[in-house]
Amino acid sequence: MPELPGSRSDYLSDLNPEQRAAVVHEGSPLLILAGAGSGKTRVITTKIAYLVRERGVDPESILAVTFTNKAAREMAERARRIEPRAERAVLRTFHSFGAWFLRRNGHLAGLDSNFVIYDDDDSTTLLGTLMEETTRAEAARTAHRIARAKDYFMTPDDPSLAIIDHRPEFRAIYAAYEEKLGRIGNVDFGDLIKKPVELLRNHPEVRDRFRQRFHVVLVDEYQDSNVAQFELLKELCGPETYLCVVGDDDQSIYRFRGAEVRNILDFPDRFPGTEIIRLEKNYRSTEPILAVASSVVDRNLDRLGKTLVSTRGSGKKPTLAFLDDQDAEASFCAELVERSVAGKGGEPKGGAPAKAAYSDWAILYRTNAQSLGFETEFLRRRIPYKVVGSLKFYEREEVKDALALLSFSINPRDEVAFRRVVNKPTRGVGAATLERIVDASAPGGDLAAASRSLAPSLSAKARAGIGAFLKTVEEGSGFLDGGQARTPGGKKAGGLAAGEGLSPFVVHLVVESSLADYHRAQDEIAGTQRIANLQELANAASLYPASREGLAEFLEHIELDRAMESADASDDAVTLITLHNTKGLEFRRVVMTGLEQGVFPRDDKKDEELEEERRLFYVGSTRAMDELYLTTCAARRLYGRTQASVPSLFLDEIADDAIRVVGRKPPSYLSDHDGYASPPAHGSAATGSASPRGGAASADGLWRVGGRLFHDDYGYGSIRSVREGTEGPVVVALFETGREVRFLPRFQSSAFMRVGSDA
DNA sequence: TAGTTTTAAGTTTTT
DNA sequence: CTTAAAACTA
Repeated sequence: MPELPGSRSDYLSDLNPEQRAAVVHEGSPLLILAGAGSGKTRVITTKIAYLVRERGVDPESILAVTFTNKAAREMAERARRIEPRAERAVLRTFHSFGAWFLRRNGHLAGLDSNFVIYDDDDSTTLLGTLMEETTRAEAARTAHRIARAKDYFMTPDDPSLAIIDHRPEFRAIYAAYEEKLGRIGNVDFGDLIKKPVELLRNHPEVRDRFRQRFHVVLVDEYQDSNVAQFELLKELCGPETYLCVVGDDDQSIYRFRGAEVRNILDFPDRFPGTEIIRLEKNYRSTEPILAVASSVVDRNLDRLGKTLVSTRGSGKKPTLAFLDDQDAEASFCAELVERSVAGKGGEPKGGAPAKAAYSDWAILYRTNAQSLGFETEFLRRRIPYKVVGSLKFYEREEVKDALALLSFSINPRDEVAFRRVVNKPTRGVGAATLERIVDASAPGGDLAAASRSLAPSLSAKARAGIGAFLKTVEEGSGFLDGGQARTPGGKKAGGLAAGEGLSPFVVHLVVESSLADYHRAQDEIAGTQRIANLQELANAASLYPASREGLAEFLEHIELDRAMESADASDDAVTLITLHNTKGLEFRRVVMTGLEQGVFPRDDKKDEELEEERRLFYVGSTRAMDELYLTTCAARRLYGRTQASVPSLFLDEIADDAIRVVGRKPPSYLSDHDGYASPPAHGSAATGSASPRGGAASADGLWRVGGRLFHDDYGYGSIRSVREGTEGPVVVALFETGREVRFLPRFQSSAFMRVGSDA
C-alpha cells in the first residue's frame, strides 16, 4: 500500500530502522523513548506526514501537542515541508489547545468566550486582595501552591491537598481564589488544562464530539507533562484514538513546576498494550561527550534506561577546568572562545584546529545571576554575545500596564487590571478610594460601573482622576464595538497605514494615552526604551482584527507566547543561557560552568531533586556537538560575599579517563563531599600568585606569613605565623583591630577568607 | 497621597 | 551586591 510510484521523495529511507518503525507503527498506544539528539522531531513530523500521505488520515483529525510555541512552530514547518496538507493538522501547545477549547466550549461551564488569561503575577495580586494581612511574598508563595494544585488536578476539596500545602487554611484560600477568579470571569494558566478536563467529564456529548474529531493524538516532550495534562489526554483519547507520546525520562527537568516523571515511567501501565520504541542513536555529539553525559545520568535509580550510541564516532575528550573563582572562570571561557575564533584551537595535538565562529559557542549556567560575570568579561574583550531568556518583554512594567489597560477594556470586572492602572499615572486615586470602589461593586462586579456611580461622592481630585481613567477606557470600548470604521480621531496612528487591525486601537489606548506620558517621562529620566516597547506591542497588534474577539485573541497570544523572539538569530555571537533554556538546542562547543556543590547541583538534600539535577547535567552536556568543557571554581562571590566552594558531586561521577583535567584538584575533591568547605584552594598554583615570598607557609602553600586576610568578625588582618598541626595548618593572624587570633583554616568556611593580592 | 528611606531576601520557569 | 517591597515621612 505505501508504494506510491515516483512522485514523492523517499523520505522514509532517510530514517534508521527504529525511526522508521516509530513512523509506520499503528494500532496500540506508542511510547517513543527518544534520547537526546536522536532525531525525535524528525520522527514526529515524518509521522504526521506519513499518516496524511500514506494512510489517508484527514489532517484535521490529527492533534499534536507540544510544550513550547517554538517547538509547535518548528513541528508545523517541518511537517508541512514533507507534506503540505499537514498544515491543516491541529498543532498547538497544551495551553493554547486549552484556550482554544475553552473559547469554543467554555460557555458550558459559565465562562465568557472573551476571557483573559492571568499570569502568575496577576494571580498573586488577586490572592493579595483575599489575604489582606499578608505580604506580597507570602501571597506569591500561596499562588504558586495553587498553581501546583492545579497541575496535579486537585480541586479545593481534594483530600490530598495537604501534600501541596499542609496548612489547614490553604483549602479555604484556594476555594476563595477560585470563587473570585470565576466571578471576574478570567482564568489562570492551570485552568487552561484543568477546566477542559472537567468540562469534558461533565459533558459526555462534548467529549464524544472531540473523540470523533481527533483520531490521532501525538505528544512531544511527554516527560514534561503534568498530572492535569495526563488527565486531559485520557479524556481526549477514546478506545479508537491512536495515541503516540515522545519523550526522554532523562530530560525531565521541570518537576518544580509540576512536571511528573511518573507520567512517562508509568505510561505502559496506564495505557495497556503500549509498544515501546527506543531511539538510541545519537546524531549530534561525539562519543566522548556522550560518555560524560551518560556517566552522570546513569547514577539515577528511577529511569527507564537507555544507552546512547554516537553515530559520529570518536572526538575530542571533554575538559574539566579547576579555577580560582568566577573571574577566572569568565576569562577561561573568554579565552577558549577567542582562541578558537582566531583559529588557534586550544590543543597541541589533534590536527589542524578548525576556525570557529562565535555562534558555535554556548556558555551554560544554572542561574541567571551567573550570566553577569560573563557579560562583563565578554564586553571588556569585545566578544559578541547574546543572553537568552532574560529579555522578559512581557514582564516589563510598561508592557504589563498596557496589557492591564487592554484587559480592563474588554472585561470591566477585571479587578487585577483595574488596580494596576486606575491610578497610573497618579491621578489622585489612592488606596482609600480604590478600596471604596472595589467594596461598592459586588464581588466580581463591573468596576467601571461602580466607579461611575460612586464618583459623585468622591473628592474633587479623585473624581477627576476616575473620570479621566473611565474616559480612556470608554473610548477604547467604543472603538471596539464600532469596528474598524471608527478609528479614533481618524488620524494615522503612530505612522501606521490604514487597515492595521487592532493597532490603531492599541496605539490610541496605550501609546497616546496619559499612561504613555508617564512612561515617556521615565524614558527621559532613566534612558529606558519603554515607549519603543509599547510601540512594538502596538505593531504586533496589527495582525489581529479590531474587535473584542480580536483583542482577546491578541492578549492570549501575548500571554501564551512570551518568547518575543528577537530577530538577531543570524548574528554571530556567543550564547549565554541557563541550563533549563538549552533544551532542544545544540551548539558545536559548550562550556558548562559553576560545577560546584550548592550551585550545580544546587541542593543535595533530597534524592529526587538530586536526580533532577543529574538530568539537567545530561541535558546540558548533550547540547555539545564537538567540544565540551566543564568548569568549577574554588571560591565564588554570592550576594557580595566570597565563599569557598566544593567541586560538584557530579564531577566524582565521571570516570577519570573520560575527562581531561586542567588545573589542580583540591584535596577535598578526592575524599568527601560532606566535609568542610576548603579555603580558597586549587587554582593558585596554576594562575601564579603574586603573594609575598619568603617566610613560613603551610604545607599546601595557601597560608603564608604576611598574607592578607578578611574575617567576618575581626575584619582585615595579616598572617603572623603558620605551622602544621595534626588538623592541618595552624595560622596566627593580627587583625587591624589589634586582636591576635589563632585558628585552623580547615574549620573556617564562609566567615573567613584569604584576600587575594589581585583583588 | 506621594515620594523617600529602610529592610529583607535572593533557583530553575516552556505556559 | 542587587533588587523589590514594606515602612516611614513630608
